[in-house]
Amino acid sequence: MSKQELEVIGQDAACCPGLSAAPLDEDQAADLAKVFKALGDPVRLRLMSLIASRGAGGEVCVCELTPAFDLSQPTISHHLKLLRQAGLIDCERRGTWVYYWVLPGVLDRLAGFLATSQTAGTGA
Amino acid sequence: MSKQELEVIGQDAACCPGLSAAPLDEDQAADLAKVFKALGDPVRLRLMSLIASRGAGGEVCVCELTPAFDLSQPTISHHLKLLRQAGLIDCERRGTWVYYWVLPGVLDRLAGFLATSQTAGTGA
DNA sequence: GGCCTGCATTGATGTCTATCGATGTTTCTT
DNA sequence: AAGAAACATCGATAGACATCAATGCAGGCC
Repeated sequence: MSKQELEVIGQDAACCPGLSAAPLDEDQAADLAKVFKALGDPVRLRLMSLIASRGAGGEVCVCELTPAFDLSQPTISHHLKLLRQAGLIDCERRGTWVYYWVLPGVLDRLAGFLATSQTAGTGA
Repeated sequence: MSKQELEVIGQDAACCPGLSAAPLDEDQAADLAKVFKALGDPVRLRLMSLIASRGAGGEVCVCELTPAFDLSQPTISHHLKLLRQAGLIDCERRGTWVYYWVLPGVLDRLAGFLATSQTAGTGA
């Protein structure tokens, strides 16, 4: 699987001070907007939810995701690719099937970025 | 000012169980996607940041927002409208000027929706 | 090898969206 | 009332995006 994810909400570096902390500069805004744009589609949001509801370390086979939508298989594959490029999920092929999972900590870091009280650590 | 905001991340009703709690149904996903889509643009994200960094109850005049971008005044007005329709901000005219503010609790509720640990109450 | 299954990629198409100039609306000032 | 200033709305346009059918590719099975 290709390696072309963002590192915005990336790892530990905390991406940025938080939406309410200080005005974002153009670069920060551009990077973060990609992540929110990825979540800004009903299909992708449901995909994220389907994957994330498996819990930390949980995985979902594409063969379980595709039939959950009234959409063609290429379309689902396209949305999964966008979520992956946004740095939200990753995948691995095992035999015939491909499994997706939510990159650890990403959602909590995003939440910390949005929260006004700024109390979101690394999440561990 | 017109009243056409969403009520997704609305008030107290907590919108939904959380992204990782259970798979979202189509309606929840459609409503929430509108909010994330509103944040999925660099200009709107910077606008939100400019407004939100004023703190709770803080306001910003459009006349301060527009010159912060290399964009025409109608374009900024358009983005502000989208943010308002997404239920993220509201505005009020006072004299010649129009002031925008972040709707109270919206960002924290969004953060609570994204967080995997689910520890975001009503905020207040 | 040959075939089938699961998923990704490609190419095409209709729809949405970001942006602008022009114009309308509201308010203040004189 | 007339003019100016601050925003919003309108109409047009170029670029982006969601979607599909067709095809490609990898892995399991006979």
